[in-house]
Amino acid sequence: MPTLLWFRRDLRLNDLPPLLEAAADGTEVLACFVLDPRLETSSGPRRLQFLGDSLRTLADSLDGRLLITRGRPEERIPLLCKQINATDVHISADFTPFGVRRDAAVAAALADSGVTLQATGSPYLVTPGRVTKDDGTPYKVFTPFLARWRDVGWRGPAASATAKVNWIDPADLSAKLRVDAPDPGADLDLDAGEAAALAGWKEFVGSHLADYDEDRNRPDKAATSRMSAHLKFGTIHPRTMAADLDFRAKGPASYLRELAFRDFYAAVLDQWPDSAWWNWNRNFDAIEVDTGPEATKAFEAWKEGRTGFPIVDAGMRQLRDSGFMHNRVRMIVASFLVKDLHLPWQWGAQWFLEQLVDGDMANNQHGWQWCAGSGTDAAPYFRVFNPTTQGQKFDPDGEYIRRWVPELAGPELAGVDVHRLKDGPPPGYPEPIVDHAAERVEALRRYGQIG
DNA sequence: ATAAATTTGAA
DNA sequence: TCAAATTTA
Repeated sequence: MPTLLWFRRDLRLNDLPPLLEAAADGTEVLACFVLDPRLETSSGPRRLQFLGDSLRTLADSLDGRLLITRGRPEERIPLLCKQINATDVHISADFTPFGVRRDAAVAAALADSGVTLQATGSPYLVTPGRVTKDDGTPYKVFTPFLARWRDVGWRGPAASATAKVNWIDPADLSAKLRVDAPDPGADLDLDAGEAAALAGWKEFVGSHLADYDEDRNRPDKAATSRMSAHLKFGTIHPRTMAADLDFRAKGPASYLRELAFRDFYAAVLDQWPDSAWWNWNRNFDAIEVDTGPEATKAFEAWKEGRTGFPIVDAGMRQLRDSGFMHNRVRMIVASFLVKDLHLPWQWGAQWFLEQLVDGDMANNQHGWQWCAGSGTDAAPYFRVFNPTTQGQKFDPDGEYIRRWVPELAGPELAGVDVHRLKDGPPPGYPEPIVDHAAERVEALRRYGQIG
């Protein structure tokens, strides 16, 4: 009874125990990844590169016995089932609204075929929906969620891949079904694949975890784990990471809290799928946002890192030039878009999702809603980040700015001076596009109007 | 009740 | 050919 294993993302093989542990010896399994053509047009090149690289390493780990195919999953999967006479389809679980819709479409397409379909391999420590209050309702605030989340707990990582199944060689299938993993030729500052993820994690644990609580907000330091893209594409499992954390110490406890945030936002999206693109708090629908030609111009300056605010521009250029941005800087540039430029948070969220290699629907959208004040557990609306003092505080020597904004890397702007261009902008660097003090007042006025 | 890209389908 | 519907992040 052959099985079709559909990787919606590159989950670790040893995190697929439902299949690998329950399968009878010698079960024939075809591992496949269905590449939706539109995925290739709506993702930035670095995102696509990381996906392609991840797929190639997954294929390597399966000795090439991974079928990469193209088309709509609800069309491809039934076709593949016929090709190999599959009786079961296992899908790597996905809790995004898109994933849920896709599962339904595939299930509908398989309805009359007698093929069973099941989701497997939750990419979270605690699967969305499992952390609830005593009355069964979902948490809307992170801190109480965190306490209950710890109590629910999770199992350890699977010991090893029990590869007693026979992987079907895709070379035996029609050549028409096979395509290459995307390879747009983009430069990445992070290696894809399970081995690279694990090596990076061990390096972080050994060298930076102890200082994580203190240094995690410092974009000038290599103080964070850089696991976000690996978590997004499943090349590492949070269970593997959590097993290395001694929660009694400050650094590990602080890191675990971030993993809990990831689970929290996944649970929020699962509970309220519309919060991906609409205000979770619908009171915010009434807020006044700018959308005209002037707004488009400001949005372009923000995207290109030409706002005249050094920390904002450094972050936006890091994003565009590397596909990553330090989390503290994400908050600063988001606050700037929402509260200084008065643009809809969705504009920023979309740009992030497209450009970030780690762009994840739940984390990204709710992170933006947090900044906009419209989300669960949102930042108080009156908290308007001052981009200059944020920069001074978290990049005290200006090293981060000099790394990403070459116009500000000259010797005349030593150390912290790079945050306040008191002699005006150097050649090639723009004047500030807004007056922060004035826009802060304007933002408070708009927020005040919706009560 | 998003914005952008794409497909569908009515003229 | 163009507007409407669908799909996607």
